Amino acid sequence: MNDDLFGMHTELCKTLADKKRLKILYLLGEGEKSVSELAKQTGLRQANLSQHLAILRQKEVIASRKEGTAVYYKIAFPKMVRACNLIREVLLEQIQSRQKMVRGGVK
Amino acid sequence: MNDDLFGMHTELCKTLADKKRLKILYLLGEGEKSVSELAKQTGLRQANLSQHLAILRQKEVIASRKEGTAVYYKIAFPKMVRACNLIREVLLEQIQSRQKMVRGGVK
DNA sequence: TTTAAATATTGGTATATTCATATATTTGAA
DNA sequence: TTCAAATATATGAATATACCAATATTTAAA
Repeated sequence: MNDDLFGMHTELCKTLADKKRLKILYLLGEGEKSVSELAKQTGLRQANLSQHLAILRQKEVIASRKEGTAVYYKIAFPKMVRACNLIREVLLEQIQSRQKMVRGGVK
Repeated sequence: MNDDLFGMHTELCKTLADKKRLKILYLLGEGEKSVSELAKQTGLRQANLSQHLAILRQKEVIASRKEGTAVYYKIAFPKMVRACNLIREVLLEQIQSRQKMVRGGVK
């Protein structure tokens, strides 16, 4: 649908822009896990989890491997987790700077 | 609305998950710019640009400064641009790995 | 071969997001 | 003061996204 880099970049960002998918990403950051492990750890309904995994898989954020009746997922590009961590650091910086504003009585 | 870290993290990610906002972010990565400069460089309609700037400002991704009738915007936390760059690097890795798959005739 | 377990997909609905048009606000100049 | 320029905001319509319930698929075991 989008063959320009900016469009693809946006699509990749959209993949991260969901609370449940972020959670899944961080869980897989701990290592490869099966869908049922993820189901337990996220508390998501089976179908919903599968839907989010499909989105992450389509955007090649995660990769799957089948073993018997189970499917194992893992992070496809570790750099993606690092990007998420950077964003989280920004969040923490924002929170810190807000606290400073309050303590310092700025504006 | 969201006071949990994961929720705030998601909200911050959502801010990046739009083509026009990403473009704005990268333009501001070059340095502080006025709204009219951004209007020229993005080609967006005035109102729409203002809407996107408002979203970026509310999420504290950019910061504004008023000078006469003009408003100047700049990146609030440079780390955010670095995060975007990492995501872009992932995108490039994905494209590369797809090319290898084709050349190598893998699956 | 059926059956059950694990996972994926489909279709419909509810919610969220984006964009445009129109209007409001602010500020400097005439 | 009025006026015009620059920017922001409100409202509604179109589109996209997420979720659920139901169903399909795959695989191993009975």
